[in-house]
Amino acid sequence: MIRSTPQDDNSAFLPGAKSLARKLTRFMPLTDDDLRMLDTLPISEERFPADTDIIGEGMQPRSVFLLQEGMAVRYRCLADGRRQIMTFLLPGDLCNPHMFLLKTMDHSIGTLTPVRIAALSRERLVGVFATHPRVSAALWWTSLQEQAMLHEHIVSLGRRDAKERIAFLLCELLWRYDAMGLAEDGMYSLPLTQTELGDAVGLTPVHVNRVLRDFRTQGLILMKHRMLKVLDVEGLQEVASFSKDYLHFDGASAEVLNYLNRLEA
Amino acid sequence: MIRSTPQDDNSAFLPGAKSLARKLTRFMPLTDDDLRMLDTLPISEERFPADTDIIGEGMQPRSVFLLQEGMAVRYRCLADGRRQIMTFLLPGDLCNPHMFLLKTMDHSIGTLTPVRIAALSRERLVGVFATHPRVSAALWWTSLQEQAMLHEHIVSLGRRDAKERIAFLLCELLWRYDAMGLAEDGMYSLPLTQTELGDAVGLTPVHVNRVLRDFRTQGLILMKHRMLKVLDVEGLQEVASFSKDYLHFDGASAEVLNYLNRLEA
DNA sequence: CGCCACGTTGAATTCAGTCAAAGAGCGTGG
DNA sequence: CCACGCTCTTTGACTGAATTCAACGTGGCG
Repeated sequence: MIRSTPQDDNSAFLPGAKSLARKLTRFMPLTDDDLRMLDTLPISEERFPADTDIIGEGMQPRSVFLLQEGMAVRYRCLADGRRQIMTFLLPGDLCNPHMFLLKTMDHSIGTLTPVRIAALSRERLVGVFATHPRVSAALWWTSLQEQAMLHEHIVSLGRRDAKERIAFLLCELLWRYDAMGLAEDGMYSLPLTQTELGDAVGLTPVHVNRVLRDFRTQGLILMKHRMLKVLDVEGLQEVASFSKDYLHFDGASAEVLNYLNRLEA
Repeated sequence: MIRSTPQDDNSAFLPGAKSLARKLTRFMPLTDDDLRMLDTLPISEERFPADTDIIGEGMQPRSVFLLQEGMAVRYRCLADGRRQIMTFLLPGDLCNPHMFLLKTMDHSIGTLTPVRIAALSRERLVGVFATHPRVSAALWWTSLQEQAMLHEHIVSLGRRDAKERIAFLLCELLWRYDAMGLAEDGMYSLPLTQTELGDAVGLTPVHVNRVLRDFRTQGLILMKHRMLKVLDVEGLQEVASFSKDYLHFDGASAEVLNYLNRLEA
């Protein structure tokens, strides 16, 4: 059965900091103490409707927050209206561990769907870095992962053609959702208009449409009710020469794990 | 007078961690103690010739290092030889504070010129984060700045045309060099072939050539001996709608400075 | 001096953009 | 329940920015 977003079944509803915990454990196992600490971070919950700015360019960065439910994007607009989406924010994504150091936001964060976020205590977050090296390492890992995604995005826009770009994005989202347990059998929520997709991959909505049609007629994907089903994962990955190595779901190096374990003892 | 890189006058030769200190003080003033600490970080110095990989994709990340002199790039190659440069590394750039968490590099770092780097002690660096909140904040700031540059790079490749992209890059480099005291009167070292420039802005060398010619005939720039002189900074910035806000050279927010000062006392 | 990589220019090609119009889906309100 | 209006999707024809291919300059270095 297919549902439209926001999902109101509990598969996407992760109270406390569970979505963050889920994400961090993709990098390394966390102790019960680590998990308890994570659960003390959220201090309030906020909801935003779809197509709203959570925070806009030029504003002063407010609290660090965690996306719990829904989909959001980092984006920037040029003076003449051209728009570019830099990042997709999915449940479990932190935003932004140390942004508060800056005077003003250099980009906006906006919702694509209704969204639920948890504001995190800045003090306790700083405390985590001091007292929980394992969580701290996992948080750093998330920022490395984000950096790697930005790198790949640059490669896509700079050197990949339209089909490769779109296939690549769809693959990235598939594996990110999968890592959070939010993709089932190649299917996940994709609540984007073709204009928004174009704003992410640097193409016009018209061209996005044509590429998606080709993918559909080739039996690679199926789109319905703002859900995407990847029918042929291998095939789609091949179009984009996609390899999920850059997402670093393979965990921390043994050396780092040993080091952190020694600190524990 | 014009010199080719690497510069062997001492304007670009900053022993110890001076280049890092110079960069960090663009964000906030550092105490003598902070500076002394920074100077204890380098444990060895290495040199690489031009067009060499400092570390390649797939390798295990080694030590954290600081670029002291010369120019390097982060880049990725696709299977068929297409190449995309993600980042330019200039003197004072740190590379990469927490990359060692990962099992393998997802991109390469290569030199464009002969380069001098300082390997930093991982332990002391971790120590800095624990004991020197002010340096720690400044280091975080550098990673935010890098993230902002990646964002702008994505905007360029996704939504700016050829002239805008190239003008934007030249402006960014101008202000980055300027911040390090390595640009004088709009002139700085640009030891790139047009192919390499194209690999950064996602264009072919032929098209890069044509755009540069236009800029030259418009009296915007002048290139000679691998140096670039921006004759009309305003004009070049206008072509790209460039604003240097995103580089965040305006320092930390008063709130953060207060907070750090209170920690000090 | 001569090599070789890099820069420069022109002509033909192509991928993606633009413009325009028609169709589908969905919520609202009569 | 259907009609309306809105936004998003889809398709076709034409345009255009950037690529490709190919040739010729040029400047630095052994």
